[in-house]
Parts: sequence; structure tokens; C-alpha cells
Amino acid sequence: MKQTRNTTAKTEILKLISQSTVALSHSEIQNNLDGLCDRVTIYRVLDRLVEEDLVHKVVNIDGGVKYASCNHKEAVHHSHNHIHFSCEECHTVTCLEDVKPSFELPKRYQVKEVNFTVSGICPECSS
Amino acid sequence: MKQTRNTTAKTEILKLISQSTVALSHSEIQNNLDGLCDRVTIYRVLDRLVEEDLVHKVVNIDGGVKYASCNHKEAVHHSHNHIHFSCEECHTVTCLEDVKPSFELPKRYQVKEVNFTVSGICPECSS
DNA sequence: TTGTTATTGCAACATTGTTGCATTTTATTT
DNA sequence: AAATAAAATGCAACAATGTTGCAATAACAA
Repeated sequence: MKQTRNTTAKTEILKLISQSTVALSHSEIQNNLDGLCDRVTIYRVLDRLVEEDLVHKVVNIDGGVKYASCNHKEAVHHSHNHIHFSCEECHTVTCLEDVKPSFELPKRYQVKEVNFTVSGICPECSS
Repeated sequence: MKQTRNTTAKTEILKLISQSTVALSHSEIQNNLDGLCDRVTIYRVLDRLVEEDLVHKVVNIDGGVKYASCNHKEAVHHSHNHIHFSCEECHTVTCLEDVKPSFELPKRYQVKEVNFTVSGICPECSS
């Protein structure tokens, strides 16, 4: 496997994502970093973080891509089989790690990844 | 409510999507139409078809947006609460209308839409 | 400290989606 | 059948998002 190195860009981006309660988009990350590194670098760092399983990629119903930290609850290789909630009001995407959907596919389908996004109004916005 | 009219563009696009066994992207539709209408028109027709509930929008794990026909099994207003399978080999997206996922959100969340995409290897490609 | 190579920055490009506006087309009304 | 209102289209221009090649830089193992 290819070596990977720790750089300020990677560290800062991972910190940002980890400290956020909601999933962040590329542009949100870029704004937060305030010129620390190039736009392209952010794309590449995000790819690496996903590759290394430190972060997961969430695709919104409108097609927007966001990134959220992985809370490794499972021991070795955690599954990303959980729900993301996307608020139509404030446009935040939240990981609901504890809600596990159940479903049953015809067995000829080999499942490798799961992406379950529910959209509507989040608790913050519905009050 | 705003009136809606039948045009060749709309008819052809809906026919394309209906006759396809897999979900189609904007560019795939554009290629198939072979210059029948403008790129922008396709976007607008697709929006209308989704609006009118004749077609549904599927967002892939890689962020790509595709469109699939709605098979109105339910009487009045069918739910789009079903699974889409995205094959990593042939990049086709298939609607598995019959597979209904079950899940339970904290009740403060108001659900309006659901998008459940599973990716892996489809039966065609795994043989 | 040095050498290898992963990582970055920059520039250029590709893809996807949106908006404004003048023109055309649909379908209703006269 | 002609007139009409507004829905739909085409075009041009723009915005956002993502990708690639390549030379320069930085991380880290020896």
C-alpha cells in the first residue's frame, strides 16, 4: 500500500471535520481554512481521508457532496451503514450513527457500500 | 397551480426514461436525444417531470444525479421510499421498487423525502 | 543531513447546473 | 379559424464543482 504523510493541510481539515457536529462541504471547508492551502489540495486531502477511512462522504438529495467524521465505534472496520439527515431549512447534514436501517436485497446483489439520506426538517428548525 | 403543456421534448424525454431499465443521467439523455432540443431544456423538462411526480431523481454515491421512471403502484400518491442499487462495475443505477427499508428516527425529525442507495456489484456483472 | 517520493500550488480544463431574455409554441378563448 | 395568454424553448453568459499535468516543495526514513 502507498505511504501516506501527515501535513498541515490534512491535519487541519481533519480537525475541522471532526469538531463539526454536521457534515461539511468542500466550499465550507475552504472558507474555514481561510487560504491555508489550495482548493485542489482540499479535494485531494478529502479523497485521502475517505480512502483512509477517517472521514466519510455524504451525498445529499440535491446532489451536494459533504464530509463527516467517522466515529469508530466498531473495533476494526466500522460500517458506514447509517442514516444521514438533511435539513431542508438550514441545509445541514447530520449523521445519525445510532439509527441503523434494515433492508433485504435479492441475494444476487453484492453490497459494498450504503448511503441512506433522509431529508425533512431537523429538530432545531421545527421549533 | 401552474399549467403544464405537452411538448415533443417532454414526451421524448419521458419515453426515454420510461423505456430504460436503469436510471439515466442528464448527459445520457442528451446523447440519446441527439440534438432534439437544447441542454438547458433537458434540465428544465427533468425538473418538471420530477415536480409532476412522473420521474424520480436518484443521487449516486459519487454525487452523480440520475433519473428513473416512477412505477405508480400505489393509488394516489406513491412514496419514493425504496432502494436504488448502483453497480460499481457498469455504473448503472437500478430501482428496486420492492425492497422497502425500515428505520426509526428520533421523533423530533420530520421526514419528507428518503434516498436510499446501495452500491456494489449487480447480478449482471457478478457472473 | 541526504535522498526518495508523497504532497502541494498553479494553471488550465471539463462537467454540471443556473439565469435572463427574446422568440416560439401550446392550448384555450373568441 | 384567428386571436390570445402564458408555458416552453434556444441562446448566451455565467457559476459552481471537480479533474489533470507538471514543476516545486515538504515529510520522513535511512
